[in-house]
Amino acid sequence: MRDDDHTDGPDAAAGAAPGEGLDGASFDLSLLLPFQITQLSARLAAQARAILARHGELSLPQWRIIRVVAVGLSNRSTAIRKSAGIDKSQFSRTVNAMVDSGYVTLAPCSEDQRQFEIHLTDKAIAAHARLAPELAARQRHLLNALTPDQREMIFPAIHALARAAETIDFLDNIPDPKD
Amino acid sequence: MRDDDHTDGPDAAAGAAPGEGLDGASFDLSLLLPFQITQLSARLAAQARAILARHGELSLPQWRIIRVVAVGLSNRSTAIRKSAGIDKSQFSRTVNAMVDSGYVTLAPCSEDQRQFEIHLTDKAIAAHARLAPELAARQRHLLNALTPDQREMIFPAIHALARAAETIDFLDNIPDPKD
DNA sequence: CCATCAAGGTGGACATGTCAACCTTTTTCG
DNA sequence: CGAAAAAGGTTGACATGTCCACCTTGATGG
Repeated sequence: MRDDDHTDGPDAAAGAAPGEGLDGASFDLSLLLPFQITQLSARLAAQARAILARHGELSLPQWRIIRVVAVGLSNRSTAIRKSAGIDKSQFSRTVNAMVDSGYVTLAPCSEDQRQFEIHLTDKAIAAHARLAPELAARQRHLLNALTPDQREMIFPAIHALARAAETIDFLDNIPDPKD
Repeated sequence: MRDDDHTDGPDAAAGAAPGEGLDGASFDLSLLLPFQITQLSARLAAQARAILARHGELSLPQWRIIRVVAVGLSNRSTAIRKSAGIDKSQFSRTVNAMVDSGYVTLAPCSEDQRQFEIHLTDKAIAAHARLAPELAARQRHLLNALTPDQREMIFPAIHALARAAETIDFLDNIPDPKD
């Protein structure tokens, strides 16, 4: 504990039964969907970093970009950025770091002067060749941990949740008291 | 594009058919489980921040801690930290920030001098009272976006994936070439 | 009892992610 | 056409998350 503060009262306000908190009945954090997904996401990221670390210095965002390009979706900066689901800002810094470390080269984009083309160097192609099989094995490992039923509905469920996460319109019935 | 670099060759190495990338067939990012979950997690966090921002200055990690305490699970620092799933370091800084901004008070822990007790102030209790109903509505909104089948298997699936994300033992068959 | 080791908290350093301001290029539309 | 709006990239600032070294306290085993 930091060497100060800690004033007085515990159970100061709100007449809640001791041991039950402010919510009526017992509360189970494991039923909080966003919380569980956040925790899962963090674990998956740690697992991915562990795999990347076995083969080199690629960071997770760097790998995500290399993967999109390697897969041949596009060489246009914006298309790559959107496929990788990375913020403009982070994308700019990550790509330029990869140029400096020799993973990619850039070329002007003829059709749109604002964008540029990204091309993998041999170094990136070699890294992709080493990493892709391991990450594919991991994907199989993860899907194997699910029952067939779960495998079948996991992607639709993720997609449905992603759409539901886009708005806060459901609060229109519960307006902000400050308004 | 940064005003330098961009050397020569596109399709430099690896005999891949143009337009298909280094993987044989067409590759679908939407089937990459960790990627989809990471994207979903980011959207959920953004949604949560939008809700928190309607009612005050609480950050997402601050809210996670307050929620654990409000729910009455424990007042002991370590128990709270582990329930909230937050790193030691971040927990320390977040709690001390909440002390400074008057959301919690600390008290020495008699049974274990290394830990401390965390108690909510009226300010935190009021914030919890305002936010908890909205976040509960959001939870319902998210679950409503799922079919009954999906609702039933989403938590077990998350749990199974979380366990599968704990190891990289599945790579034992594909040892690191550098070893 | 004492020596060790584990557990807990703090702080520094850094990686990752988000937001906003800004400038350039492209697109839209009057 | 030309002005305004939109899209794209860069940068700074900051929030969040992770890792590590360190110190103190507690638990373990001789």
